[in-house]
Order: sequence, then structure tokens, then C-alpha cells
Amino acid sequence: MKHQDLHIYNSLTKSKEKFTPIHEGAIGMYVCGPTVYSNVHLGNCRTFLSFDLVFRYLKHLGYKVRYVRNITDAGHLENDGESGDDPILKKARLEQLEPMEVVQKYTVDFHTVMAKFNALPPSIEPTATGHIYEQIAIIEKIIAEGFAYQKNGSVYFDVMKFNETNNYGILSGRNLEDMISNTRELAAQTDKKNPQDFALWKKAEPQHIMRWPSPWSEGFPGWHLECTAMSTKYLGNNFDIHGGGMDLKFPHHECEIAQAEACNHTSPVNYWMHTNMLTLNGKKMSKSTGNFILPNDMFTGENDVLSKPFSPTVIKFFMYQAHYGSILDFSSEALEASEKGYNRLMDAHRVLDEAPTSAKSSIDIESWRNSCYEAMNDDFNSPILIAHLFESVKFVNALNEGKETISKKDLEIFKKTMDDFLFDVLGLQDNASEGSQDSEKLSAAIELLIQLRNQARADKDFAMSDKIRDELAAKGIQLKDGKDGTTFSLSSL
RNA sequence: GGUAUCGUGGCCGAGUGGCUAGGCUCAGCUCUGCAAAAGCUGCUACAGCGGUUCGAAUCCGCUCGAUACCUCCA
Repeated sequence: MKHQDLHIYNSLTKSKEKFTPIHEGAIGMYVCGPTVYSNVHLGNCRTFLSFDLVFRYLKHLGYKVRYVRNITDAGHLENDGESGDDPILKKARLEQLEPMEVVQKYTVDFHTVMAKFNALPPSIEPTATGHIYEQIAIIEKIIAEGFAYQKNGSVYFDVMKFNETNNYGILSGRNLEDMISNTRELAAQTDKKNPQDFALWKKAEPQHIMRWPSPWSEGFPGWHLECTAMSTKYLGNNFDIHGGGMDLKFPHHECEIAQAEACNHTSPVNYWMHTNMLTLNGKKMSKSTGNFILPNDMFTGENDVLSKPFSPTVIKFFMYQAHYGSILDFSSEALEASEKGYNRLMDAHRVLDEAPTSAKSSIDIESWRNSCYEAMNDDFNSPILIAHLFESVKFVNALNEGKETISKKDLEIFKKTMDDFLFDVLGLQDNASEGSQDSEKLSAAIELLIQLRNQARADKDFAMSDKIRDELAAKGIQLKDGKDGTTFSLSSL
């Protein structure tokens, strides 16, 4: 399944470009992972689910993909009680936790949540604290290249110097002169030559818990350095795709480019991809403002925002109905609409197996299939893909009503394409078809009630038949009278 | 203030010069003991103003509005 006409919107050039990997058939992709000092919220998840789609589709096309996504587990914790803004930090202090206990707790939470969303784990998931040595080596190289200076045990990147020979701001469309003239309040960062300079190494204050020895001081690495260290270590000095949330574009990714160019004299990344924000009430979901919702609270329904619980796969389907590059606003109404559409799609997929075949096809399955690929090849346009998948619902119904015909061979292609896109590429799950022993017993019991009700209907004992139907409905079991008999579905109420 | 993105029908959300996006809602119909479910059909919008063009939601300009970044956040 090698399709060569994939196009990706490159944030660096602000245009859609034909994707050509550095090494034919193999792709290196780096995505900035979470800072594990609190639970991942749904906005964080959107980014990782967007890149899960990218990862899955690239693999589906037959590429060998090395997907590296880091865990940021260093440098943020302080023990001084001055900042007081981070409730997790407060909690860690309150419960006398080691910083690494906090890290462990939220790393586990992150993995658990992503597994519920059926996201594939990355190929490599390196941690910042596991790569202190590599980070120090990069700082030494940047100093040797003349793009960094040390002051009082800390090391800073010299943005002005870098800008003389390179272009600082190339990614985010900023230019240094403007930034300097628009500098805000002069903070008490007296160690820096310029406010635009950023720390590569920071000397630890006495109260700072996480600290490592270095040639300059006992301290900790700068915020932006870990990604440069780990991406180049596992993917090389120049690799294919670097992704992350839009909010990391500046300064984080800008600084990554500067560090890598200062160090390796080459642009580190060919295609920059930025996913847009998930908003709640029109505002970005954000840990610091408290405007967010936690995935688990959505699954259970225990929240003030939504009318009912939603399954992880429905939430994912909802997200994929918008393009990753667009802001997506989150609401109960929009989710309910997606859930209904999702159920209709899955219902159609389930009856696809029983579709009657004919000698000839009246529908053009091949061109439908191609349009699915065209959608994904156009910058991973999942909303268009899903629109095409909904066409399959009409196909299936028309086949079952005898209005259209399909050959055995085409039906196989049809089924394969649906399975490929629904489950391999989108990574959805069919909630209803997860049969356990309990649900089989439940089915048997309900089948019996259906028989009793149909007998009552045949006897025109509608009081009895309606009682069975209504009382089951009250328990969240809905009976559906179709042409070929009665089926049922479980709703979450 | 600077940088960037965006403003699409009742709602969500694609589309970047001419061709019905799609989903949900709603209405009508089919089916049904009734209802639900399911299916079919229908509902033609692009913030405002000007410009370019045979033709603009789509390109250009201006106005208004929204969001993000410029400080840790996906």
C-alpha cells in the first residue's frame, strides 16, 4: 500500500508540500510529549491523538516509522512555596512526595488514558532526566560554537549572536528587532545579556530539589534542550517530521531550531506540524487557568460540562471530525451529534458482512476507496475521510434493499477498506461488538423477553408488550422492531 | 503593541476561483397495533463593505469580531 502522493502542511513554510522522506520507505517523527506534573486533560490528548492518526496512517501506507515522543519530567519543581500556582506542586509538597513519585504517578495516568483512547505507544518514549548527559554534551558544543555564554553557573543561548548568521524567528514569523522593541517589563533576569536569550543550563537555587552536576554548576537543563537532545539522538541531526501543539511553536520550537542549527549547522526538521487547540467555552483548555476537563471525568460522566458519559472512542471520533489544524470547540451538543453518527456508522459496518453479492457491481467501490485515500493524503484530512465513510452507510442500505448490487470481489474490497480506515487508521473501536460472557448471558435473557413480547403482540396483549418494552427502556435497553425481527441496544442513559 | 490563525446554514464542521461536503437537529414519507428504531426525501450558508474576474465563501484591500502566542502549558 505505498502511496506516494501524501501532502503535509508544513508550518515552517506555511504551505502544503509533497511529502518526501529523507530515507525512502522510512520516516523519523518526533512529537513533544506531556509534562507529567498533573493529569493529562482532554486538550493534551487531542494533540497526541492527532499524531496517533499520523503515525497510524504512515504505517498503513507501508512506511517504517520511528515515532519518538518524550516525557518531560525535569526542571519544573521547586520547593520554595513562592510560586504557589501549581496545585499539583502544592499537593506534592503537602504529601511530602518525591518529585519522581509525582512524575511516576502522572506518567502512569498518561499511559492509561492514551490506552483507553486506543492510541498506539510511540516507538521510543525517552525522558528528560534520562538524558542529562546528552543535554550537557549539546551545551558544550553550543558554547564551543560561540552561541552560548555562562554567567553565575548558568548557561544562556545568545540569540543576538545566533541571529547574525541564522534566522531566529523563522518558524513563528517573528523578527528579533520587533521582539526587542516590544519587550515587556524588564524582569530581574540580570544574568541574561538580552531578554530574548534562553537558558540552556540553570544553576539550582538551594530549595530546588531536582539537580544534577555539570561543568558549570549543580543545576538542571533548560526547558527547550531535552527535545533537541533526544530528537537528534534517536532520529539524527536532520529528520522528517516534528510535531507538537500550536502553543509550543514559540518559543519552544523556535529555540529547538536555534539549538540544533547552532550545534549541527543544519536545519533539524523537514516538516513541522502543529496541531490546534481544543477549546472549552471558546477558550483554550489550560492547566493554569483551570479551563479543562479530564478524560476520565468524561468517561464516567462526572463533570459539570456534559449531559452524559461518553466513551473514549466516541470522543476520538468527535475529534477526528475536525481537522487537526483547526481550533475545535468542545460541547455536549457537538459530542452527542458525533455519538449518533458514530453509532450509525458502526451499525452499518456490522451488517456489511451480510450484504448480498451479485455477478456485477452497480456501485464503483474502487473510486470510493480512492477518495478515502485522497482525503488522508491531503494533509491527513480525517473529516473528509469520515464523510466518505458515511457514504458507505448509504451503500450498505441500498445493497440490503436490493437497490444496488455488488460483486463478491468488490464486497471484499469494500470490507477491507472499511476495516482499514475505521480500525487501523482512525483506531476506533466498536463499542457494541465487545462480547464478553456476561453480555452473552444478558443477550440470551433479553432474547427471551423479546420472544415473550412478540407473543403478546401476536395475541394483541399490548398492555403486556408495552410493559416489557417500556420497562426495558427504563433500564437502558432499547428494543428495535425491524423488518426481520426485533433487536436491542444498550444505551448509557 | 507585535506575530499568527480564524469568522460558513438551527448546531458541529469540510471546502481556497465555476461542480450537492459530511454529521446532528428539524420537517415530510415508508415501516409499525402504537411508539421507538431503521430507511428514504427535503432544508443552499459562507461577518460587513469595497475591489480584481466572464464568474469569489474561495484572490486583494479595509472595517468589525474571535482565538492563540509573545511567561510553564498539547
